[in-house]
Amino acid sequence: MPELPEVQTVVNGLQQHLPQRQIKHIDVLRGDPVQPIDPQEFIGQLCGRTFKKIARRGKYLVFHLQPRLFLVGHLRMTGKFILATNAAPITPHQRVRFYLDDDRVLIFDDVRCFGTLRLYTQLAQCESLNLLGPEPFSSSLTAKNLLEKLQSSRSMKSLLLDQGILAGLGNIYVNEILFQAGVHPERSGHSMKPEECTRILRCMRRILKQAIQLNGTSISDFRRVDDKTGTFQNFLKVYGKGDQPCLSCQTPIKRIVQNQRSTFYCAQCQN
DNA sequence: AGCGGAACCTGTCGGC
DNA sequence: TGCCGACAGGTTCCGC
Repeated sequence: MPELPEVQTVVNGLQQHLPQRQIKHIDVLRGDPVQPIDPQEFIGQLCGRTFKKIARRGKYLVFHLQPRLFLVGHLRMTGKFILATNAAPITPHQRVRFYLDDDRVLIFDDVRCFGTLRLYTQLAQCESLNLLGPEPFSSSLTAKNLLEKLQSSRSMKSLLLDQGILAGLGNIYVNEILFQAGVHPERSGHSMKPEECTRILRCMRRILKQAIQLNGTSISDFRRVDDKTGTFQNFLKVYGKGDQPCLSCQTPIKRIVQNQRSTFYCAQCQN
């Protein structure tokens, strides 16, 4: 499910309600997300702590708790955080319920059980976060240093999906960015020209910003914390549009597979 | 180095 | 109707 705009949408929703809320008790309905630690230890560590703030890094959610502890979550494909009243029924894919001191419950729901919830006393201990490249909106990210990072024979599709190069892009947004920037997904990184990097950076920021404003893309099951859908799916230009005419030139959009993921592009507009 | 393939686990959809 | 394969927004590991 979630790429940067969807995770940001979830974080924005949680940030409105969680700060100052204390965790009263926790039910781990299925332990997969909290492994490798034992569910009882997970519960013991978190109960009684208070949420201070919720932030995003790449596709990770970072919950800051008081007394000092960090809960780092990743939604992978189908994870969701939902805020509900504590009488909300337990449905089949709920994994963890965090009962709060205001009669609400924060529910971590995950159909495919790929999502993760990890605890750290210091964020620097979280290796996954340490390996991430810069945020797309970071002011220190320029077309010039993006060009340097792309010096590789790998495809642009593969490079932009690499979280160590840029943090937060996934399959949908990489497809859209390459389309709007007019760059063919099979181009190698080291074939990029400076002006193409400039276009990629500009398109990336414009697309991500718009997607965040529209609360993300809900293709099958992404939901905001209040269970509403995002609306950016209505603005996708190539993702999922195989055989449909390109909006710019009417050429049918092609679908290929790269790194075992679907890539959609216009062979006419993307060179 | 980098790619393909498989794995993690479950659900949905289209075709026959 | 029912079964089967393909596919799904992510990440990681293994082998060539």
